[in-house]
This record gives sequence, structure tokens and C-alpha cells, in this order.
Amino acid sequence: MSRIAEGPPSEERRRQIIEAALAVFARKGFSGATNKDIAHEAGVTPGLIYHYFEDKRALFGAIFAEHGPISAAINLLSAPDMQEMDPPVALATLASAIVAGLESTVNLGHFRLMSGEAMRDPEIKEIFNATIATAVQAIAGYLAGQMKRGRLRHLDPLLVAQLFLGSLMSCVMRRTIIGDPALLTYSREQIAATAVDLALHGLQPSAGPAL
Amino acid sequence: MSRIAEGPPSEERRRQIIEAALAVFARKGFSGATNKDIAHEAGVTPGLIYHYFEDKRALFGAIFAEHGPISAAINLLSAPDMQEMDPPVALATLASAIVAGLESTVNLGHFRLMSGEAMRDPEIKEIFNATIATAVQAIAGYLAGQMKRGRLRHLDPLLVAQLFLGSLMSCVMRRTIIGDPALLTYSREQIAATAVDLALHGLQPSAGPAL
Amino acid sequence: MSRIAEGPPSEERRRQIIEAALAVFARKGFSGATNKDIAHEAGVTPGLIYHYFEDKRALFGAIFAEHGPISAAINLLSAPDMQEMDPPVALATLASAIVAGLESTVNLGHFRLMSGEAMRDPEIKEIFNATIATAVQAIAGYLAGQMKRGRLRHLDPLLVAQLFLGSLMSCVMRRTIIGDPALLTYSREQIAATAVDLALHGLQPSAGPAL
Amino acid sequence: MSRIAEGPPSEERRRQIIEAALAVFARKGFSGATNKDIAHEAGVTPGLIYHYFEDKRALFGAIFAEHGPISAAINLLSAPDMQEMDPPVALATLASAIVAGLESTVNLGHFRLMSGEAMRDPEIKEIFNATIATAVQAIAGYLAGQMKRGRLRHLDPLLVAQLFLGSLMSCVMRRTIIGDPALLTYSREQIAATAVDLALHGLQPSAGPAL
DNA sequence: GATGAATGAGTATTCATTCAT
DNA sequence: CATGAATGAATACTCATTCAT
Repeated sequence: MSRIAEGPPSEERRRQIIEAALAVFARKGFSGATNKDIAHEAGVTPGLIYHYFEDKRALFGAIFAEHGPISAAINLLSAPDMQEMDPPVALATLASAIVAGLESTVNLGHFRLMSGEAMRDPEIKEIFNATIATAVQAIAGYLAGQMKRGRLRHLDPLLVAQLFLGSLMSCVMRRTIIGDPALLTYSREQIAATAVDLALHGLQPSAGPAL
Repeated sequence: MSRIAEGPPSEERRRQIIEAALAVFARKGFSGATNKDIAHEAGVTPGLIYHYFEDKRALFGAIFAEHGPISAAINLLSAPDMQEMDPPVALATLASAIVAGLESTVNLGHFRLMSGEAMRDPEIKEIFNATIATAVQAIAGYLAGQMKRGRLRHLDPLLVAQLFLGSLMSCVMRRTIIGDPALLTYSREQIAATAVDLALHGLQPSAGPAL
Repeated sequence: MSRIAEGPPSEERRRQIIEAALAVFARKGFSGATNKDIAHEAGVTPGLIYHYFEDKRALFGAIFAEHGPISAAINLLSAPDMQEMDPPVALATLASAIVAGLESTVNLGHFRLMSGEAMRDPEIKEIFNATIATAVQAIAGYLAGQMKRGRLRHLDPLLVAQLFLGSLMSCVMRRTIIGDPALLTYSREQIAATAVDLALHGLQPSAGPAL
Repeated sequence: MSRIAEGPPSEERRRQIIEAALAVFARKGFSGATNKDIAHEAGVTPGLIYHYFEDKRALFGAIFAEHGPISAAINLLSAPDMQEMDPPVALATLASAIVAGLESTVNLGHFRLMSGEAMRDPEIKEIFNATIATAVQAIAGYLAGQMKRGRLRHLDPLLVAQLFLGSLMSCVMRRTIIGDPALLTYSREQIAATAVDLALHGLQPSAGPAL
């Protein structure tokens, strides 16, 4: 009921509703969430939603259309001078950024939502795949560059990027979203550090000592 | 009335409904699936569901209570002589089994369903975490044994197992369940082989050449 | 499941089901009782009910058609020599019989059921009215006889019988069926005795002292 | 938005639905009444009921929670000067009020409903007993006062009140609600007058002549 | 813009009844 | 006789959506 004094009355409201929808959809899923839930979360009445959005599905879509992509951390990779960084430093930076990005408040709901709905909703599937693809390509780009320079072994950079990102995503999602107690004993940093160590040196003892 | 070892005529029906429910729930999620859907898939009338199950939730629960665990591949690990196998062989066998297990018809629906509902349903969360934990512990057990024998570097075996399993699960799930086109270009075997290569030797060129 | 060894197999079963139906209908009312409830109470399966009764309504009707009427106590009144008894003795005997009859195990369920359904079901209404009428006429017959002999004041004997019976029925039903705590503090006998005292001597002090 | 003393537009609807529910529940009982029935009686769609009430049971409860108590006649008794009235006058006034109160349009449905459900629903049982208790105590209070002044014989005033009220209630309910033809031949006034006569002077001829 | 009453099309669930075994 | 699986019609309840105010 309280009207915060700021913002253009209309755009602010729209935002408010989208934010609420994100929260509720992430918590209950698309079909589990009711418009009343969302309206309540947004502090408005159910009818108002229809002044801003065609229907429930359109509101759902707007979450992804108008929110910036997961972005956040992955931008690091586009830094043009990243190729100059040593793999251990680069991967560590990258892993930390990914892990932190996935767990950041801004992205967490998005991820939860995408993971939950991508398998049912073709539009979300598209967005989810595109989001992952962006990250994968960034990582793969770096790896490919380093392979060319001989600083890394020649393996399929795209697949390695998928596996590296996958190992982090899987652990972070199970840790944060599902709350697997076996993973909650580790800190973000431990997970990132071990993933990097493993990816660089592998398990074979013949490899030089880590860090 | 005959309740001999094999199968009473109504147990068949129960099974049939559970199977249909698994399929529909996996496709549409718990709240997205209607009883009509499930009944139709099972080839029965909606009312009959309530002859066998208390309510929708109970039917959902029965899917997990009465179906054997994901099992499949993980049993490999319990083989007592696995410790005798060389890491490359063991991990390759293991990775293939995991990947194949995840994609097998029997498990796919289960996995889809667990992944989709674990974040909402505490009971499924429990089951999902337990399922993963079983696999993780089996892998970690092997790794720990090999580390003790000096055949593998000393890293936290549980966390490495989580990362290794995670990299495979993430890729297979995105490939199979979500249908990420970037991953559909790879075969199961390629994914498994690259994951093993990466896990064993890492990206550093100093490590001995793979395979 | 246990088969008691007695009785013609068929008539026994019929009785068994009627008895169960009486109990369940009395407890839950006609529309509140399910056939499954009744079958369970009778220790049979729902389907069997339809071997003995057309449908739920027919079973309901059979309770009244085949069970003896409330009878029990009221037969006292038909005793041809009752007219010879003094009013205090006669009414006391009568009141005790009525009160005991209403609370007897055989009749309680019937009364509960009739009271609950008479206002909805025309057939039960008929039976209920007839049952009351029988008792009323018996009482009124005695009263009329005594009035003619000058042993009782001249008042409308039918209406007095209705009021007398009503005061007892109301108290006993509220005591036994509804469980009014204000009436549970009195015993059956106290209620009957006070009702008789009141009916005979009234509240006016001019009347000779009771008992 | 205006919530001034009189009546918000939606409170009207709420009332309307409660009124319809009272009518239908009284006619068919709780489990016999359908939401469709009630909605139809109220002139609304079934869905709207749930805008105002949690569920069927809550609607049922609201009938009693928001409707004033049976009140009507019983207030007479609280008149502080009633003790000054002669028993014949007081009881006649009282009996008329009770009989009229029970049959009044406002209370009839309530009574019908309470009588029908009190034996099944603990909440209604409570309300029913409390309603009766209020009337009983009022009557008993008057009787006790008159007994102390020597104007009435000493009998247990509470039990006498129960019997007196019971005789009236029983006859009126059977007359009005069940429609016993044997009672329909009497008018309200006849029933009340005879009940008072009987209660005051009893059946014994020794008692002084009634009015 | 904003409200929340109102609707209608569903959805879960119940249950009397039937019937193959 | 007896069972209990199966059905279909109904019933309680939900919810996206509309709309008068």
C-alpha cells in the first residue's frame, strides 16, 4: 500500500511486478505460481498485472526480455587482454567470477527459473542455451588462444569449456539452489580453486605440483 | 486373491499408473501435470487413480518410493576389485557408465523429474541429494584408494568426485533433457572421453600426453 | 473376514448390513455416509451391498422397514389394566419406560437417525410422526380414561400427551444425542421423576406436596 | 473504498451468500447442500463463494458467527421487573414469546439447521447448547426468584426450565419443521397456553382451577 | 492508473453404482 | 455369494482473466 516516492509511476510499477514475478516463479515454477501470489509479492492487486502485461505468459517472458542477461562475470572474458594472462590466473579469475555470478542475488532467481523451466518452455530453453553458449564461447575462446600459443594442450576447446563450466555450474546449483549438504561444506572459493587445479593439472601425479 | 510371487492383476495397474505419472510429471512438472493427463497416458479414467493412490502428491511420491534407484551404472564402483584397475581404465569405464546411465530410458524420466522438482519439493530434494551422494561416494572411494597408493595426486576426493560427476551430469542433462544444440554435436562417448582425459591429465602441456 | 457360524447365510448378511447402515447413517446422516463407510462397518465390500439392496436409498429405507418400531417401552401402555393404576404410579412407570426406551441401545440409533432425517426425507418424516403418534395416543388414552373417572383434570389429553412426551424427549435427546452438559448433570431417573411431579402437581404451591 | 457506518457494497454480497447458505443448509443439511445450490440461491456463480469464504465449512460457520443469536423472545426474561409479574402472566408471556420466537422467519432456519447438525458438528453443538442454556437460565432465574418468594413450589429450577422449554420446543419443532399433522391441528397459542396451564397447576384435580 | 468483485473454464477429488472374475 | 477394480457423474475448489467503478 505504501507508495515509494520515486520513479516514473508507470515504468516503476512494471519493474516492481517483473521483480515480484521473478521471485515467485523462481520459487514455485510457472504453473505453480498464481497471479495472486505475484500480485501480493509486488504489493499490487491481481487486476493491475493486466494493465502491464497481456497475460501470465507474457509476464513470464518479460522477465527475460527486460532483465539483463546473466552477464555479470562473463564479461571478464571479453577483456581483450585476457589472452595475455597466464592460464592459472585466468582460469582462477574466471572460475571465481562464474561461481560468484551464479550465486549473486541478481542472477540466482534467473538461474533457478531457467533451470526449472528450460525443459518445458521452448522460449526459456532458447534463452538458457544462449546464455550458456555465451559463457562457453568466451571460455573456449580463451582456451583456444592459449592452445594456439602452446600454453595449453590441444583438446576440443568448446567441449572443455562445456565440461569446465558444467562442473562449476552443477556444484554451485546443487549447493545453492537445491542445498545439497554435501556441497554446503565447501566454500565457493574451494570449489572454484579445486575446479581450476583439476582442470589445469589433472589427477595424474606426473603433472607438476599445483599452485 | 492369489498373491503368489509374481504379480497380482491389480499390481500391474498400479505400475501402469506410476509409469504414466512418471512420464507426464517428467514432461510437465508436478503442478503442470493434470490427473486427466496422467489417466489418459495410463489408459484409465481419472477416478481410478484414486483407487490406487491417496492423491496426486501420493502418486508423485510413489514414483520414487517404488521405483528402484537410479542405480544402473553406479554399481560398477562397488565392484571390490575396481581398486586394481588403472585410473584411465577405471575412470573411462565409470564415465561411460554414468553417461549411459543418465541417458537410459529407465532413468531419464526420473532424472528429468528430480532435477525439475528437487528445488521445490523437500522430499525430492532429499532423494536427489541421496542419489547424487551415492554416486559421489562411490567415485570418491575409488579416488581416495588410488591417492593412497600414490597413483593419483592428493586432492579432496569428495570434491573432485563432485566436480567430475558434475561436469558429466551438466553436459548430459543439457544435451539430453534441454537439448542444447551446442552439446548435441558431441556423442556421449566424446563427452565421457574428454571428461576423463581432462580429469586425469589436465590442460597443462607438461602433463604426459593423453591416451 | 471372520464368518460367524450361525444363521442362514443370506438373511444374516442382510441384517449385518442393515445394522451397519443404521450405525453409520445415525453417525453421519444420509448424505454424509458413504457406501464404503457402511461396507467397512459391516465388514463386507461395497459391492456386496448391491446384492441385498437396490441402492443407497433402499438400504436406508430397509432400516425402518425391517427393524421393529421404537416400541419397547410404549407397550406398557397397552396393558389393559393400566387404567387401574394411580396416575402417579402410572405416569412414573411410563416416564421411566420412555426415557429408558429412548436411551436404549436398540432405539438410540433409530432416534438419532429419525430426528436428523425426518425434516428432509418424507418417508422418515412419516415414520417419525407415526412413531410419536403411537406413543402419544397411548399416553393420551390413559389420560383420557383417568379424566373421565375424575382422577385428572380435564385438559386436552392429546396435547398434554404431546407436551409430556415432548418434555421428556427433548431433554433426553439433548442429553444423550447432543450431549448438552447442562443435562448430563441429571440422571435419567431425575429427569423422569421431575417431569412426572411437574405434570401432576404443577408449580403452584396450592397443590399438595409432591411425593 | 468508502467504509462508512452503513454498508460497503461487498458486505451486501457476503450477507446475501450467508442468507442463501442458511436457507439451503437448513433445507438439505451440510453435506446434502452443494455449492451450486447455494450459489444459485444467492444468485451468484459458485466461484464467487470462495471470494468471500475460505471453503464450504467456513461459510457454514459464518452463518452462526455473523448472525445474531436466536435472541428474540428470551430478552423478555432479562427485564428487571419480571420478578414482579405473577407466574401465570409471566409464564404465559414467556411461552408465547418462545413459541413465536422459534417459529419466526429469522430463527426458523437457524433452528432447523442447528437441530439437524448439532449432533454431527461439534461447533454447532456448542452453539446449540449455549443457545438453549441462555434461555434455560433466564427461565430458571425467574422460577428461582418466585420459589424464594414462596409463589412457586420448590423444585430444581434448572431442570424445570429444561422440561418446560423442552415441551414447547419439542412440540413447536415437530409442528413447524417436521410438520407432524397431529400437532398442526393446534395453534401456537393453544400449545403455549396448555403448556403453561400444565406447568402451573399440573394434572391433579386437587390443584385450583386454571384461569 | 488501480481496485477487487465477478466469472467461467478448469482441476483435484469423491462416490454411488456396475460388473468381470 | 463375494470381491474390488473400474467408471462416470458430480462436487469442492482454483485461478487466469475481465471489467465496472
